[in-house]
Order: sequence, then C-alpha cells, then structure tokens
Amino acid sequence: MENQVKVSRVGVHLTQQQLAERVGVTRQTISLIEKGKYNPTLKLCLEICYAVNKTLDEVFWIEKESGSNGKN
Amino acid sequence: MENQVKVSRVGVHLTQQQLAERVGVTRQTISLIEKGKYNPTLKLCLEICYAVNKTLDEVFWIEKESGSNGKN
DNA sequence: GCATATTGTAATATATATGTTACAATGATG
DNA sequence: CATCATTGTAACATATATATTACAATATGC
Repeated sequence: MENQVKVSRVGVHLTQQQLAERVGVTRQTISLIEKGKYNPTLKLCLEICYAVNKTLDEVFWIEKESGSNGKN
Repeated sequence: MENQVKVSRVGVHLTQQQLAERVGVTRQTISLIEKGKYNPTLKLCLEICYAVNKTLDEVFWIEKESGSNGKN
C-alpha cells in the first residue's frame, strides 16, 4: 500500500478526472500516483490534500521501513 | 515561512551536508529546499522526515491559503 | 589577517515528474 | 449487445528536480 490517494478521493466522491482538474494536473498523473508508480512533488501532494480535505500525514505518510529500532 | 526543514535539521544537530548524506542528495538540494526555492518530491520529503525524526505534517504542511472559509 | 566550516548560489548536465495523445479494459446502464 | 463513464497504460515531448562543479559570503578559531 503506497498511499491513500484513491481512498481519500473516493471518500469525497471525486473521479480521477475531477481530482486532476482541481489540483491542476492530468488524469494520468493522478492514476499513476494512485498506482504508486509516480513520486509526486510536495506541491502536488499538498494540492491533493486540500482537494480531499486531509493532511499530508493522512494521505502520504509511510512509516520508515527497515528500521533497526524495531518500531515497525 | 515555507517549511520547517531548517528548524528540524538544527533540532537534531545536523549540518546541511550531513542531512544531505543521510537522505541521499547533495547539500545544494537541501539548501534550496530550506530556502523554499525547490519543490521536493514526496520520497525526499519522507527521507528528510525520517532523518529529523518528524512527520510530513510537522515539516512540510502548509495551510491552504486564499480559502473562502476564513480559516486563515 | 588567515584557515576552516557552513551556507548561498550560479551554470550546465542529467534524471524524472508531468503533459499530450491515444488506445485498451472494466463496469454500469440503456 | 451497444454505449458511456471511468480507469489503466504506452510513446513521445516538455518542464523541472537534482547532480556536478565551482565560487562567494559569513562565522569561528588560530
């Protein structure tokens, strides 16, 4: 599970196309981000958060993996 | 105020050079991000967060501006 | 004043995020 | 089945994030 964009988007009843328009990118970009195949820029992440009414942590946070401090 | 990278970095006693090495970029990239002249990728944002032991919201969140809901 | 560490910044090159266009796959609905 | 909405994805072009190299500016310690 890469991020929560898809879940968040559906949560506010937006299609990829609608979300794309609101954040100023193309539908393909949204699709690829949801699929975890793109590494979006911070600005785009923020725009998406605003559009789905969530925060960066809620949509994009990923716990640090391979930690030697056993926190995951 | 663009982001909290500089404050967070100083908070864990790292120089730009040291932070850059830990997150796998060059010092210049860190410098420009701190200056608000770069729009870093999500992956880099996450790496920085791990390095300074904070979350995306703590380091990179920016309240939505120009809101018609008077929240700022 | 001189050497060193840290940071700011510029020019050019490279990698990659994103756009453009197009087509395929799926699901709903007639 | 045909049609439409939605989504996945591919090829190529463009914009930009980042690297590389280099030099300047500031602060600290000699």
